[in-house]
Amino acid sequence: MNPAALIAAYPVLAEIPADDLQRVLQMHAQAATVPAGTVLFDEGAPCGGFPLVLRGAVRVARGAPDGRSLELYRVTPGELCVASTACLFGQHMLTAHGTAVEATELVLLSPAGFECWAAHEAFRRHVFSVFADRLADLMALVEAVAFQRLDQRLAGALLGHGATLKLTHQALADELGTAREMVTRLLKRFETAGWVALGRERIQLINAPALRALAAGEHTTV
Amino acid sequence: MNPAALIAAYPVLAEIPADDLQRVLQMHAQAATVPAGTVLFDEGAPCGGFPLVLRGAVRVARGAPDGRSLELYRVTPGELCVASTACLFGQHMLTAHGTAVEATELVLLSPAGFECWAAHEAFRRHVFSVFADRLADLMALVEAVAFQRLDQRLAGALLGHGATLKLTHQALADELGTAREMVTRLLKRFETAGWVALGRERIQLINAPALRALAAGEHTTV
DNA sequence: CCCGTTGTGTGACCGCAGTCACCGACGGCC
DNA sequence: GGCCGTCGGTGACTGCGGTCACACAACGGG
Repeated sequence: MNPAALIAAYPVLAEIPADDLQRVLQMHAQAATVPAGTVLFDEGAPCGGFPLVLRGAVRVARGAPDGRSLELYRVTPGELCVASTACLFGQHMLTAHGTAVEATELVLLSPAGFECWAAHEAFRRHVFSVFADRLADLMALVEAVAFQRLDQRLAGALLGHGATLKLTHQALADELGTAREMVTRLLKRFETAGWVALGRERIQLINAPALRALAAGEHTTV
Repeated sequence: MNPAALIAAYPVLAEIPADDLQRVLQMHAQAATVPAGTVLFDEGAPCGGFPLVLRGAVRVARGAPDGRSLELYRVTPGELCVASTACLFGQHMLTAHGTAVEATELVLLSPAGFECWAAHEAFRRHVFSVFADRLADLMALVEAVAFQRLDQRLAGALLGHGATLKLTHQALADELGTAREMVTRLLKRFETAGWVALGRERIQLINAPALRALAAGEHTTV
C-alpha cells in the first residue's frame, strides 16, 4: 500500500512520522477497491475495522421494515465512516447499511492501527472533526424530517449536484425516505412552475434560486 | 476543584497521571453549578469549552421557527456534551440549545485542557465512545421521526422513567416535537385502553408491556 | 420487430397529525 | 372566598403524505 496515495486523500496523515505510517499500513491495514453498488456493511452485522475512503463515495442509509429507506449521510474521500467507527467503540450493533455509490477505493484499518494513529494529535483532531461534521449533519436531518415539508426537502436534495442530475425518482425517494409517487408529483409541480425540466432519469435545474428559496423555508405555494 | 469528585463521575480519568489531571484542572478548567432551567448554550452562540457533566442532566434540543421544539438527546453524568464539542472541532456554529433539567454540576474544559487529556488513550477512548453513543441515538431518532407513528414514539417516551412520571403534556410534546393536543389525545387513548392512569402533571404506567409492544412496532390499534 | 423491463404520470381514496377555538378543572395567592 | 394562570380535554376541520391501481412511454435484448 502506497503511503503517497493515502496522504493525497488524507493530508493530515503527512504529520504522522513515516515509520508509524508505514508500519500500520503494513501490519494493520487492508486495501480494497470495490465497484459501484457493493454493499460494504449491513444492519446488525459485525464490523471489521475502520474504513478510510480514498476515492469514490459510500452512501449510509437506514431502512424501514416496509422497504422504505432514508439516507443518513455520505462518506467522501478524506473521511472515515463514523457508523462503523461508532460500532467499534460503542457496544451497539451497526444500525445502518453502507453501499458504494460509485467505484470506491478504501483502506480498512484494524483497531490497533487506528489506536496507533490516534496517538498523534493531528490525526485525532481530524477524526474528531469528522465526527463533529456528521453529528451536525444528523441534527440537521432530524430537524428536516421533523419540521420541513416534503417539497422543501426535495428542493434541497436537488441542489448541489450540478445543473443536471441523472437519477431515477425512486432513488430520490429513497434518499428522502418517502414513496416514489410523491417525488414524481412534486417534480411535476416544479416543472409546471418552470423550475426544472424533466426527462427519463434526468432532471435539469432551470430556476435554482427558486428551489433554494423553497428549501430555505419560503412558504411559496408552488 | 477536587479530582476525587471528578473521578467518581468519570472513572476513566483515574488512568490519567495525577499530575496531568491536577495541572489541567487548575489551569484549564472551570467548575460551575447551575440550577434547573439554566440555559447553558443556545443556537448560533459561540462555544466556550468542553462541558463535562458531574451531576444532574442537560437536555439538548433543537427548535423549529414556529415555536415547536424537539429533544435530540440528554447529557448525563460521565458524558460530555457532544454538540459543544462538535462546534469546537468543526467550523460550524452551534445548531442546538442546551438547558439543565435539574440542578447540574459541570466542569468546563478549555481546548488546551481537552487536548492534554486526549493524549491519554483511556480518555480518548471514552470520548470516542460517547460520540459513538450519541451518533447511534441520533440515527435512531431520525428513523423514529421518519417512520414511526406518533403513538409509538409517545409510548417509547413514557418508558424508562420509572412507573410514575411527573411532567406536563406540553413537556412531552416538546420532547417529541409535536403539539400538546396530540399528546393529550393519545394519552387519553392509552388511558381508556387501561395502560396508564392520568392526573395533573402525573402519568402512572399500568401496563408497561403493552406500551413497550406498541413502541416496538406492534400494529395494535389502540 | 416484438416484447419484457424499467421508469414515469395520474386519479381516487384514506388516515394521521396539526390547527383553531373553545371550555372546564385544578391550584396558588391575595 | 374570589381571582387568575396553568394545565388538561375535546370537537371540527384541513392538508399533507402515503397507498393502490392503473396506463403509458422509453429502452434494450433476442
